Amino acid sequence: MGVTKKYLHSDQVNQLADLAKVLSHPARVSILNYIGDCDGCLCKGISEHIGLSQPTTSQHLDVIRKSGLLESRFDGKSRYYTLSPTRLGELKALFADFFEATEAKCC
Amino acid sequence: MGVTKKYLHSDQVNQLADLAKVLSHPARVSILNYIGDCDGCLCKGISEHIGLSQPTTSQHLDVIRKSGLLESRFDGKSRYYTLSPTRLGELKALFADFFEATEAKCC
DNA sequence: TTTTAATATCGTAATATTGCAATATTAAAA
DNA sequence: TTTTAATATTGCAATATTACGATATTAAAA
Repeated sequence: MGVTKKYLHSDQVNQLADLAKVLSHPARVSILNYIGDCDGCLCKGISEHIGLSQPTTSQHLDVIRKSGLLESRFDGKSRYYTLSPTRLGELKALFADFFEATEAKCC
Repeated sequence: MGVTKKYLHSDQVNQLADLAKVLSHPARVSILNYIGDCDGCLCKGISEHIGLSQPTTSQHLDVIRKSGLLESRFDGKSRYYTLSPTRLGELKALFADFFEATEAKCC
């Protein structure tokens, strides 16, 4: 076969893995860093900053957007991306919970 | 094309992405949960617990091992896996730093 | 209306990941 | 020594990911 067997695992486990997948590509980590810095970024600006093409950057933005981490506003032809503080806090808590629960068991 | 262009990104960013990749498959999250629980697990036991074959489980263990999160001791034919508390603490700190730095910028 | 500029989508090639059967390896037990 | 049992490795098929050129879409500007 060759497909992840998600049905074997709990929703909680699948949720954490899905969010980790968003962070599992360095371009997406760089994009998150950059959007945090610039407070309203354009796809073109991100593309030029990280050194990937506009279509590739747009695809990575789509992956991040689907995790709920991005907010955007349109201004004419431009789409300004910002981070969602609420969602960012949720992810922070989910990862912290995972590590703390794991530490509590093993240490 | 089709290969991650790691050279575009800083070591720090690549490091976080590599660690996130370890957590980006639900089987590996389940394995980490289970090893935390049992304090000395066998590949066979893990395989039966999560419902994947022994070879597939062994491959996932290899991915986790390469991140430094596993310690193991051999006892005859058996290999008992435990979590590395030190490495677990490092990962916890790296993810916490990422989220806190990102929050500090955006919020 | 035509042009321009920003973004998204499509199509495709290269590569990576996932999973398992078959097999190899290893060390204890018979 | 042969058998048994646990784990690792190999080989392969199915699928997913990454990247970009070409193109479509969209809305402002000329």
